[in-house]
Amino acid sequence: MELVQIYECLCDVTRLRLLNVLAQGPLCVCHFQAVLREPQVKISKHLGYLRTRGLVTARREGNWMIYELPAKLPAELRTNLACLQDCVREQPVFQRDLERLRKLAPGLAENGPGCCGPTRRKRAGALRCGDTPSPSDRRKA
Amino acid sequence: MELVQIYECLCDVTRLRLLNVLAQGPLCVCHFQAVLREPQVKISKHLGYLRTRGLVTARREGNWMIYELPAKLPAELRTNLACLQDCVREQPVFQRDLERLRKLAPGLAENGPGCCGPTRRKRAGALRCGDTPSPSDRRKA
DNA sequence: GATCTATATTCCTTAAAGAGAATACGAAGT
DNA sequence: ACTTCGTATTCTCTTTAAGGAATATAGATC
Repeated sequence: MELVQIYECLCDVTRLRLLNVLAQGPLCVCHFQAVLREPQVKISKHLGYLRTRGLVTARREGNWMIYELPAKLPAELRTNLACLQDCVREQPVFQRDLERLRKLAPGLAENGPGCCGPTRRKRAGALRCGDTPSPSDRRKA
Repeated sequence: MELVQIYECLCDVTRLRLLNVLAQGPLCVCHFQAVLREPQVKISKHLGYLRTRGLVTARREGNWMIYELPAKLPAELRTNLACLQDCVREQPVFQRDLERLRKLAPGLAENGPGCCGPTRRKRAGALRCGDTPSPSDRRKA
């Protein structure tokens, strides 16, 4: 992986926020939506961008796509992500993201990174992500 | 300075090379040309890019423009430049630049960062940079 | 098999950046 | 004054990216 490509991935705020959150662990798209409070297209596109460049990996889990940092990071990427963490320590936007993530987190620990986790299927009323209103919900409002 | 802007500055190889060289000390444009072996427009434009974003400062010295890293760097920039240094340690392109810089360096130590240094004016035959042929030279060839 | 949910892709518009050729500018030197 | 030298700017072209709206797809549920 070229160094420049890493920096290209880092030169967009949304992607920085995604990576910052990802440093805490795997997550599904709709959780990213909830944490960053950005529209689905935006999240999805930027995750795709990161994915094609190898900064994140993705796997399917039911309806959900779980994104995470690759197990073994190339040295340069590792260094730069550490550097990012460092730089972001004082930046409100990024810290707010982490706070919102933490509020989501209790569920995550038990249920995994999926929107409601793999066990979710067994629970009634927990089928929808609910973090963002669907188009039909929006029409009702 | 926004973090993203730093990364925007870092997402071009030429600029990475410039910064890598600049980490060794101030330098004039024609020395950059010699070290990077890139055309003048390219060097000048990228230095301009870095300058408008505050990553480097410039001062005039006779005909020469001396570029250097600002005395007191913002924390994020400092961290990222250190990180860059680290990442680049094993990369041939960047190391070759530093070698070529070192070959130029003896003159630099005594004469300063200008193409032939401030004292140059007093020496005969040392008025031209000579690292890159001028258009008229090229016509002759 | 129709429907719903989470996510991806396509299409469009707009903006920015990179490269190179040519030209302009400012400071010396003659 | 004119030239020369080092450097910056302008112009043009091509590529890339970002955002949003709309639409497509894949898996799960009924």
